Amino acid sequence: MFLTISPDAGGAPLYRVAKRALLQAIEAGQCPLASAFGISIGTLRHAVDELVAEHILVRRQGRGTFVATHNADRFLFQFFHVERSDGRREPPVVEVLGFERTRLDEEAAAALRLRSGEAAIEINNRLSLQGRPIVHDRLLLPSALFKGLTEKRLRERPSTIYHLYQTEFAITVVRAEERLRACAADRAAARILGVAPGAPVLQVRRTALTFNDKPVEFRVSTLNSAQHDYVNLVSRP
Amino acid sequence: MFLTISPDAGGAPLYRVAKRALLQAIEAGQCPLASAFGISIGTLRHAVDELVAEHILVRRQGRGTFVATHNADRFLFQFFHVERSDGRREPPVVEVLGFERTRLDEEAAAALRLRSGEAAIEINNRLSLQGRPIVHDRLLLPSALFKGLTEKRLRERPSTIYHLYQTEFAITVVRAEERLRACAADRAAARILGVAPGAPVLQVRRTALTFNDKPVEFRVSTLNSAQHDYVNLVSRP
DNA sequence: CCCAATTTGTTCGTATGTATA
DNA sequence: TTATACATACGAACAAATTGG
Repeated sequence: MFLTISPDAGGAPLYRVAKRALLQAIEAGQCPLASAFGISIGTLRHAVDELVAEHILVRRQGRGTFVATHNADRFLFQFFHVERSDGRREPPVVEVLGFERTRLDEEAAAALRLRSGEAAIEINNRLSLQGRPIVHDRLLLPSALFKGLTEKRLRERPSTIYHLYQTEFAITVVRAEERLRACAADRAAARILGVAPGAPVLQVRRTALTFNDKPVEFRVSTLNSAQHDYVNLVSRP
Repeated sequence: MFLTISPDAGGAPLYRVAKRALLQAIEAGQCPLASAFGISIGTLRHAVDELVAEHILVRRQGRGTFVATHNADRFLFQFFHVERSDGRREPPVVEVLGFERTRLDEEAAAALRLRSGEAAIEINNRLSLQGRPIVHDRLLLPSALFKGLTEKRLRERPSTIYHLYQTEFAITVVRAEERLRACAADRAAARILGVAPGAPVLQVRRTALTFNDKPVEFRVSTLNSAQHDYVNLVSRP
């Protein structure tokens, strides 16, 4: 793939123009980043540096620069924030409880910047740690972005859900906004998590974003925080 | 202040050695970063780049590079994660409820990497948003690090608490670990926040760290999340 | 096993523009 | 207006890791 960078586009510095071009190339499809543009290597490095800092690209010495893949490691360190209260981390065991076609409610539509009532896919998962159910996830995906997603493909995915988005639907989740609150477990959550109805549980509303801050997934996670915490490392290097 | 950087120290790249030297210079006391070390400008820039990315330094074009100060803005965007559910942010109004000398309990001692029973200062604050009490903070500070801190100095501080640490005790908070869980409001929290005892509230345990990951403060925040959320922007650029 | 090609990692340098005091 | 310091853009050279022959 070959691109040329115009020296200036709207007052933005050249390395940012290069960054945007890279993002568009990445969006269009995975491509090794060998091709030098019409700019200096140092300037290109600056652009790539920023994308690496944002975990969108990864560099491997001697191999090349690649679009970061959503493997289990990345999921764990970047997007999965549940940890045992004693500080140990482990990957969750995910169990698909439900897969159905539905329509967006008001809240999900607002988060996804779509109209209420649009076609969507609802997925319900249960996540277990140390063999015990800890999290209930309710995901809402715009049908328009996930054409051809079936329960079978979801169940048979070899890795994380975000890896499925990336490989099967060319959607790379690069950022998320999570909003947390405490509430009382309703009957459904109590049943799924095995807690008493009314017990305090942590609710996490996540809007997952791809390039250009486009929302692609809204999920509500309900967490039994009796033995586990939601962990946020503020300003980690 | 003049420092020289040895070309190699334990296999670390030069710009990381420079970064450590900068951190030590910063720890020792605020110093404008005009003096070039014995290294290339580009390498020094690389070191400073990383510290800027970690919000430890700030660069202002035409003025210089400075240690980031804990003003209200920085507090709001970096360390205060409570937001109205409609997405609006505002600085909290802080009210000192209590200031007393105490001893570290097991949990605080573990977080601060000190021995249980060590002398400490306990501060209780109430934070209000839109004139209504939303958060109760219980802070534990090792007395050894905050010699000379009095209730009067705390009450009369002109800015944030972290600004007080920084200016009066030469302690700059650069990172934090926050662990969240949902629990039922106890009698004290219910009274302070004006909620029913047993109502679900969000508990945030924060360990604040200075350079070299040294813990300097442990706090438990109890948040009434009926109208407010704890917000985490995952991988913001 | 060794060698060459490729790619990133690190270090060094120059030049010009821009914002601030 | 001048001096300072950061922002941007360019380029060269070598080291280190990986891959393929």
